[in-house]
Amino acid sequence: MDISQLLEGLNDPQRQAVTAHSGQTLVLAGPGSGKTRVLTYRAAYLVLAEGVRPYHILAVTFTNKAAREMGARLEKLLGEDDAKALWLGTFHAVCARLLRREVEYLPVKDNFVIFDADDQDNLTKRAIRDLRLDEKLYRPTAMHAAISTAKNNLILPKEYPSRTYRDEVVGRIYTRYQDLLVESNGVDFDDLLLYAVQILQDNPRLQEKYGTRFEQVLVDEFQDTNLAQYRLLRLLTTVHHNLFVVGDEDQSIYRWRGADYRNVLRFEEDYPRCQKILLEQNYRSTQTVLDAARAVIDHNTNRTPKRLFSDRGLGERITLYEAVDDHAEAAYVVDTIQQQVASGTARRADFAVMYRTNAQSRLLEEAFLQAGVPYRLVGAQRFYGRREVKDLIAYLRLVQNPSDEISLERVINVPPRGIGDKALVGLQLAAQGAGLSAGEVAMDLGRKGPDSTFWKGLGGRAAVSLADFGLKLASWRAQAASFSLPELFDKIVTDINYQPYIDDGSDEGNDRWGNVEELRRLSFEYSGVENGLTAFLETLALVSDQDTLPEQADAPTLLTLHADKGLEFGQVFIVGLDENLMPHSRSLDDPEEMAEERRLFYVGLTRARNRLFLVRADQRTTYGGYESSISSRFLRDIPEALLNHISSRYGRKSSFSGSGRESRTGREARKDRASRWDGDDQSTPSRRQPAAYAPSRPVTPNRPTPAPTTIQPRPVPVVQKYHSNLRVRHPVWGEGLVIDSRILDNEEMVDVLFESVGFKRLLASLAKLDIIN
DNA sequence: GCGTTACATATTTTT
DNA sequence: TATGTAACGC
Repeated sequence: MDISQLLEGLNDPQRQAVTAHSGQTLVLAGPGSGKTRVLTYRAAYLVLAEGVRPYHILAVTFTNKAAREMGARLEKLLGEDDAKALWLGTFHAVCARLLRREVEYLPVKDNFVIFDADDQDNLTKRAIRDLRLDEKLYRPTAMHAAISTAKNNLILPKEYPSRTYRDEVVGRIYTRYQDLLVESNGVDFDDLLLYAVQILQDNPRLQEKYGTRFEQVLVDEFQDTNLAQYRLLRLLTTVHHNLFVVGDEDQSIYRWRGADYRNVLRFEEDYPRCQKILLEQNYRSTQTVLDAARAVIDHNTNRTPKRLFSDRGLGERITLYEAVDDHAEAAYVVDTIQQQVASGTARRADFAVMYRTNAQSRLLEEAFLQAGVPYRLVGAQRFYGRREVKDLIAYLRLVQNPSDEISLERVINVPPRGIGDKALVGLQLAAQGAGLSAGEVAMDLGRKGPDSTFWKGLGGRAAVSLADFGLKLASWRAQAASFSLPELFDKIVTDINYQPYIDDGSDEGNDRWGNVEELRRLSFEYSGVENGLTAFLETLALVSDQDTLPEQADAPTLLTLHADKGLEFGQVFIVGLDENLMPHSRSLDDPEEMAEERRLFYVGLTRARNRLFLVRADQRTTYGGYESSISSRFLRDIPEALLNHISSRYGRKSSFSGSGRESRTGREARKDRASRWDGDDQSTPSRRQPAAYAPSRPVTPNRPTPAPTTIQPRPVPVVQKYHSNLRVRHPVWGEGLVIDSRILDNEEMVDVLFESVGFKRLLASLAKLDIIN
């Protein structure tokens, strides 16, 4: 690849960044300003123009997906061999790789496993129980959050401050947690970073080794680095001091994970001679989108103000839709998408629907499902969080590392084999006494039977069950080396007789088995690989939500505002723009948190290329009944001139709340709705797991084209002819889609979105609307 | 040891 | 809602 060719397509600041002289470079890149491109070209430039060997370059991205994309681009620019030689990955993946190589410096053995969020919570629980503390008072999630924060800030158990009694307790839990983790031969997410920093810090030789190796270090999403990551970067650049970082304070949204956007400022302080480059031209969005985004973000202080500009023209106004409730909100989203798809103005894949909390996806999913519109959902938990998947991964982890106490506890009695609490505690005590892990003791029982020194202490019945389990584990371990990964997988599944256990013949059972088969399929990718089991488990532990997106599916994407980082879509819906949701209630009393909510909204806004739909609802279902909600403060910051305001509400709040609707309790309303779903079983797709890394719930179009949406008439409270999702024809305005319908003062009011004139509110008794089948 | 039931209890974001 | 856990009966 020719260098001048490479640089040709860049604007001035971009080129300046790509060709910057060695040393430290800080690129502040607004959304859509070609940040990823700059990063990729920088790496290519270093190789092609500066003669740096790819082997000497380290590039760190925020997600595995970003890493893959960058890798693919580099392959095109440099060729496969050179692209593969580069170290490229997330902080966590890079650290895992480093720790595997330098395991001798760690307190764990080389077959260590990586503990995911779930394991961490379980481990925290155990630590709390071990210390006989009250779980109600010291909630495992909160305790773990504290531990995680400490680790991200490089605070070790013994250094944990004990200013208050509570801190002192947290410190004790942290200590116990870490002991348990090491005993389990495990490393948690945060340890990956912490250990990497520690061993580099403590071993000048290692520092020199990697410092020499990495002549050039490139970092993406720098605003979301935490202290451990920042320190790591410093440690890795002690020899060559070549650090090229790209970021944007305005897009820092991971504070709760320890990220500190002030690292951007710190960078300038720590490297006074650094070059600072601003990328302000936006190639993604219309000016309207940018103006709105800017109006929102300009309320934040402590930032380098940027004036984003676009030459894409003004574009369309932003639609602000205020729905009656969250069901109507979801219906509006689906209707709008369907309508545009039907009229050919957009493809399904052009759309994204974003929300603040995962819980919000449910109603949306139901609405999509009911309308027969396929969708793809970002969220790893959907597949990897499933019980059957976790079970089998736990078995694999035990094979890899029998000391893994958490996995052992998880599966020692799955499927039930007569090992209850008592037997388990007995086993653990025996293990403790012998200075072994429970898994090792079980294996000893299995191999030696009644001759085992542990046999007597456990009492006949329990010992038999434990020995049976231990024998299986021992045999898998013995075979692991000679078996391919899928063979091992099959052996385990057969030996434990797993299928009848999870597949009871029901639809759900079928799905569960489908997930097992999917996991098996994934294991094939590691069948020929050296240390396939290790690699497989590591990949599983480090997959991110974004990584689970099926690539090409013509379907709208549903995702949280956090997961949208780095992505872009033709048209973006942001739903739930209500106080307490966006901004989230947890952020109200902390200005820093509030600023972050604002950034989160800003990031969402700037994902849109062409159109933005901001959506909210007057009432929402919370975990009980209905609650009224009010408009998000962020909406007020967007100039009216940019907005096209649509509301499906009736009159002002006062008249609305006095209406007959109010007399219906939330419960009744929900029942009413529930019955709409009933009898519709046909259209509920079986939830079989689709393609690799695809989430399980999302029901991407693994089902053939959806059957035409059959709408059950709503159980009629009064006489109501229309309801949402119905297609209607008007003599003048033509075809449209009913968004909502209400009985008010014995009149039916219908909201219709017409293809010709857009939104109209009609009285059913007056308007001549025909229902189209 | 296992399965059922009632009850309470929580609800942000994720590498 | 939905998830986990404590208590109970087999």
